[in-house]
Amino acid sequence: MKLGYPCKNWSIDCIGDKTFRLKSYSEHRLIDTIQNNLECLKEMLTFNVKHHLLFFRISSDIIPFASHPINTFDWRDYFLDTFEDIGTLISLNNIRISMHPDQFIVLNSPKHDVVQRSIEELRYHADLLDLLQCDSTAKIQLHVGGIYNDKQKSLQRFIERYNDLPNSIRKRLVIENDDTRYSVNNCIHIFKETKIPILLDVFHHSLLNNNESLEKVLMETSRTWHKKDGVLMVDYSEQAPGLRKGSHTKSLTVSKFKKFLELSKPYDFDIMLEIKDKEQSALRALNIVKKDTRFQQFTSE
DNA sequence: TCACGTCAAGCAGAT
DNA sequence: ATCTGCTTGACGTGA
Repeated sequence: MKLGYPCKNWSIDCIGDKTFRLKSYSEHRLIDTIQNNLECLKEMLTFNVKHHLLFFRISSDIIPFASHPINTFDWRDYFLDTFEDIGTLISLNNIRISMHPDQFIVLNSPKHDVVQRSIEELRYHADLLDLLQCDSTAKIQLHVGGIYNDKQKSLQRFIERYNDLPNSIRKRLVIENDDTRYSVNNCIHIFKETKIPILLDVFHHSLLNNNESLEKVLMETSRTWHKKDGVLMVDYSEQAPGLRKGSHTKSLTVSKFKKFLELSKPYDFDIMLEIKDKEQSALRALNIVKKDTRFQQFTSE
């Protein structure tokens, strides 16, 4: 069991997902920004290793306009050494990596151009993880997509599109249950047709489910991850008090988190804490996870 | 220095 | 019809 937080660290004086407007695009600006982002990524990973936070989500913004036609710069080659350097840090410390392409990436859209752009963006994500020389346990997590007034057809479209993807993307892609459209059950249906691993978002599951217990979905989703995929990835968040349903909380509630660890006892997985204060909550959670036998097993390896 | 309109991209529920 | 959230505010013009 490893623990982590997504994309950003507020404790260190370094922003790893800087970007800029399309209007101010220049190759110089691009190189500067990527340089900064990669330096910050390394700093965040170093911080994480020091604090035993060995699961990290790399921001999709690390390479601005990565799949946009305006970007014809060969950043893959230009930053090859830096990628290798960070990759070494990742592999030496056995850091688990994930990425989460944003909401514009929709594989099951009926619009051809949306799908094409989505595939290009997924290609960028896969390339980046390849350049960092991450093994196949580093994953790209995606939601199933839209409903388009016909859920069955839309599920089917996802399956077909997934099966047509190049292997470089397929080996890293996993699907995540969301809070309004596709539940764990729907993801299982896709798994049966594609063998794509399912990342369990426990907060989303609490908002959209078919009355399955947490234990049941932990069991079902765990089984979709094979040795080459690593252990199940879990996204963990809590409802923000007072805000609308689905809003992520600012800070971890220790008692709720303890309860989750207790309920999930029979299963091993890596936890991504989607909590707004990032590493602060992750460090608090770590104090709890450290006492867990699943975590002990990992550190004694 | 700061306020605030806007930002590559999709979708659906809420208002 | 328009706004908001998503994983999340940051960019950048204008005063």
